[in-house]
Parts: sequence; structure tokens; C-alpha cells
Amino acid sequence: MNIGQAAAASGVSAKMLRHYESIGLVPKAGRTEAGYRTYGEAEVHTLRFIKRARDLGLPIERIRLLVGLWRDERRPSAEVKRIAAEHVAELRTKIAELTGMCETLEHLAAACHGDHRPECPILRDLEGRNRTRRPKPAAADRRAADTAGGQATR
Amino acid sequence: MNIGQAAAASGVSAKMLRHYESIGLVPKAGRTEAGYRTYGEAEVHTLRFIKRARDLGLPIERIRLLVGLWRDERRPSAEVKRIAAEHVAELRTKIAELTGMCETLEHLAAACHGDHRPECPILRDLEGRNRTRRPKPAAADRRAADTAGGQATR
DNA sequence: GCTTGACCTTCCCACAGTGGGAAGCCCCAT
DNA sequence: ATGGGGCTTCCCACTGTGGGAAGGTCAAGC
Repeated sequence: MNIGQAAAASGVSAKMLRHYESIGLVPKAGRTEAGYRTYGEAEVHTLRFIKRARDLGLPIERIRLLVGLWRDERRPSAEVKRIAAEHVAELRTKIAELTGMCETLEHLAAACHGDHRPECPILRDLEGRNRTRRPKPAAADRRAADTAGGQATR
Repeated sequence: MNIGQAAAASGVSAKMLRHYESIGLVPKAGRTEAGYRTYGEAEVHTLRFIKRARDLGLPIERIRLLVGLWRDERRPSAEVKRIAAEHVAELRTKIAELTGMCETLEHLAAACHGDHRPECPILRDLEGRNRTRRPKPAAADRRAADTAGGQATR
């Protein structure tokens, strides 16, 4: 198989395939005399593994670990489970974050009449006037916001 | 105010502030004779608007539109609402996607005994043997799939 | 054989957003 | 005047994926 066929067989694009090789996620493919990469069933098998892991949102570095464990006949399943659990935790965090954003925005949009008039609760909220709510749970970083209230003309 | 103070007052980092200026999201700041950027209340106000919009996950280009509408005293609120609705739709799509991944992975992890033995349903699934389930919703279309909440018993 | 078109090669660029850091100038307090 | 911290610009990194150019190759049609 050449790279195009391997790509079609695995679901990983040829472009990504070369990329994965370049970062060492998959070993360097063999080459024909003309320089074309060649792939066999084993390589495609690995690529499919990677593809599925990517479909689950696993980042490359974690996939690298998983592939290593996968190849290791004596791996402890606890290792695999730990990696999966870490990813689940991150997914949950992300989901919660997005859900919060989504709810806030839905709320604001629901309050907006959405017609030709300029009055708009969404803009009002973003502006800071009339903040309807907005708990803003994650990633606290706002510091010294009050200095704006003063002059600070230096 | 110099850039550091404006950053502290707005919650936008100085680095990002320069970046926003460079991409034209905010107008070029005034400069002192020495070349330092100067900011006033109005600029900080705008920056806070941008910060809040970013906190809601809005991408820069959409924020650009919102800022334009915000400045436009005669904007139709429908425009603002439309932009918000688009973003909500994208958030929902993303949430559904992540939720699917999360459920699959939780499922697999739950089936993994997680001890010293190499047997592992997670790897088995990724490998393609013994696919427990995995509907693979593929492309982003199913809105509000999160509310459906597929239970474990599929 | 020779042309043609599809495919391969490498290499660079782009995206979104944010941070890190270097080299060099500026400001203020000591 | 000196030192430390803030400012300036510029480049690089990250995550993953794609686009595209310039050039070599393979296979099929004539």
C-alpha cells in the first residue's frame, strides 16, 4: 500500500500520516526505490487505533502512551485506565465550561427581543452594565479591576 | 494608563492587548513620546467588553462584529441575537461531541478492571476488536444531543 | 515510445489564541 | 547614576489539520 491507500484504509489523511511519522507517533514507513512510503496491514492497524483514539478526543501525547501500552503485552490495565480517566476528567471540565457559556448566552439571547431596535440585553451584559447574572466559576484571573474606577492618570 | 495598567484594569493580558491591536480588533492605542501605549477609560471599557465576550467563548471574528454593533447606536438587536444564536449552536454542537466522547470513554473505563493484568477493554475497543458500542455521530449536526442523554444501557 | 493525469515527495504557510522569552529602551526611586 | 521593573518589537511554541507549490513517479491510453 502506498500512503493514499493506507490513508483510505485507516481513515487518517495522508497529510496527517506523514505528520504522525514526523513526530514519531508511528515508526518511519518503509520506502520503495522511488521514495514512496509503503504500508502493510500492521501499519494500517496501528493507524486505525490512532484514528479511533483521536475520535475520542485523546491528544497525541496520550495516544503515544496508549500505543506504547497497546504494544506492551505485559501492560497493567490500570495504566490504560488511568490515562482514560485523566482524559475523561478533562472532557468533563471542558464540557462544564462550555455548558456554562452556553447557558449564559442562551439566557441573554432569550432576553433579547431581536428586532430592529438597538436595545439589547446581550450587549448590555457584555458591556458590564446590568449584569443579569454570570457566576463565572472557572479560571479566576481578574485582578485589580477597580483601578479603572479611579483616575490612574499617572 | 500604560499597557500594564490597562491590562490589569480590563483583565486582558498586555500580550493579548498588543495582539488585539495588531489584528485590528481594537484601534491603535495612542503613544507617549517614548513610544509607550496609552489607554483611557474608553479603551478599558472596550477591552472589558472583549474580555467578557471571550469568556463566553466567542471567537475573535464574532467579537469584532459585536463590537461594531455595540458602537452602532442604531444597530438592530436582531443582529446581535443572531450572532449569539450562532455561537450557542456551535457550543451545543461542541458539547454534544465532547459528551459523546466522554460517555464512550467512561463506559470503556468502567469495564476495565484496572489492575496489573494486561487485559483491557479500552485497548480492545481502540484496536477495533470487540467494539462494545460507539455510534460515532460523526459530523456536527445533532443539536441538543446532550439533553437526550443516552443512558448506559444501549 | 510518449503523453497525460493521478499520485507521490518535501517544504512552507495558515488557522485561533495564548504564552514565553530575548534584546533593547524608558521611567522612577533611591 | 544606578538598579529594577515596565515598556517596545520580534520570533517561537503549542494543537492538529489543511492548502498549496515545485518537482518526481507510476500506470494507462494512443
